[in-house]
Amino acid sequence: MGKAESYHHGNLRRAVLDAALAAVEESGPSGWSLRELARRAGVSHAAPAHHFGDKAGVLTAVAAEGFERFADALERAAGDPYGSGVAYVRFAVDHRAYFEVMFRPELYRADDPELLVARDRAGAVLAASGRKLSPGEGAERATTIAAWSLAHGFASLWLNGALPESRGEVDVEELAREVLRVVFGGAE
Amino acid sequence: MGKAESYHHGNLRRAVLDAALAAVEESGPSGWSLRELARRAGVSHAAPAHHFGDKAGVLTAVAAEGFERFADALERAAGDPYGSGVAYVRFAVDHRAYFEVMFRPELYRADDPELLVARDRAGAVLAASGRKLSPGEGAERATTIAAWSLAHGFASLWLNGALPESRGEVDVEELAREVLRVVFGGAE
DNA sequence: CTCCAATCTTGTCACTGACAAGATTTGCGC
DNA sequence: GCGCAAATCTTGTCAGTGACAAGATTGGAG
Repeated sequence: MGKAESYHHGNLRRAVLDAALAAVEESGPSGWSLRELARRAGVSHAAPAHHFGDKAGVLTAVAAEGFERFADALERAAGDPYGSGVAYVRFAVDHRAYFEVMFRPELYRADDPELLVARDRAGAVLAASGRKLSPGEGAERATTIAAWSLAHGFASLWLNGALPESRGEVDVEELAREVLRVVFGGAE
Repeated sequence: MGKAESYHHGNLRRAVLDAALAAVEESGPSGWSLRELARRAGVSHAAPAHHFGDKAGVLTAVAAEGFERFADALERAAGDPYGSGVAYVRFAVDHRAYFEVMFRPELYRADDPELLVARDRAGAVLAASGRKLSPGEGAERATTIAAWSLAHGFASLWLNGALPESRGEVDVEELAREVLRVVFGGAE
């Protein structure tokens, strides 16, 4: 209170972003309205537009922030290609809202500069991991894509409930490790 | 003409489905309205509701039809696990609209009986391919999930433009084969 | 203290999904 | 052929939405 009835919110941008993340988590990237975010943040229906322009603007900000955290997570696991795969899946599951927006470019402005920086940073880490994983020269590109596809596919299938295992009591990370091991040898 | 001004459309259900597929292809599973489909089909704004109930009903029908065609495509390639992976990617690229709806259960009624039949049929073919691919016993489950994840991830990344290659003149199928080969040995 | 710019509100418009009620047509029993 | 029930499509309506315009409030630089 005290702040509760002030005209200016104080940190509306963050409040809207957090509301958006919660909404995406609950009902997907399209299951909510800008006006609902405004209500959650306790402001008028047009307030969010000032900070983000429109709905795509909100999702652009979500995607940009997501790619930054994603790049951070991947960098933390860099050096160990195997661990990078696990980190990829971990991020998708732990930050589902970010992940579900990031890889759906039709929802946001894919040419946003800030977003591009973070996205390329994540891409660079992935490429480095792929290089370490590659059995021989010349196969680096294919190996990188394969590792990326494997992690991305597993995460996607898990998130959308396509894997029967995601309905049970199986631990995601354990299953992810098992799947990665089956493909990329016994690399620890 | 002749039929052009009749009160009854004649085959509205199919017309709406085709309009939906075209709309998904153009602007994603959320980039269109029911009323737009009605306009494309040349009927009143409430006509589609009679056949599908609501928007989720339309997408349920799209997903069900998609899983049927998907299962057909996979069955055609069954026997050859390697070819199954290629068929998976081929289907995603050639029938992008179906694919983009099928693996987004929050868009439709995932408990639709007709849909479940087709989905399980596709799942059975995938499981069979996984079994043939498995190096040893006990790893069947992980191998199946790995192969599925690889194909699904590659298709998803390709479709949403995350792979730099999807911007150039690279042939999808060729790249998919290369990626599959790098993972599952030289299996022809 | 003043005034400017950032922030937020109010008001509005066309569009949408969903539903209700009515009009038209088809086809089936006979 | 005939009548009638059911299927098909239309018209009308309502709250909710995204986007925009114009105005109110506030904090802060000078």
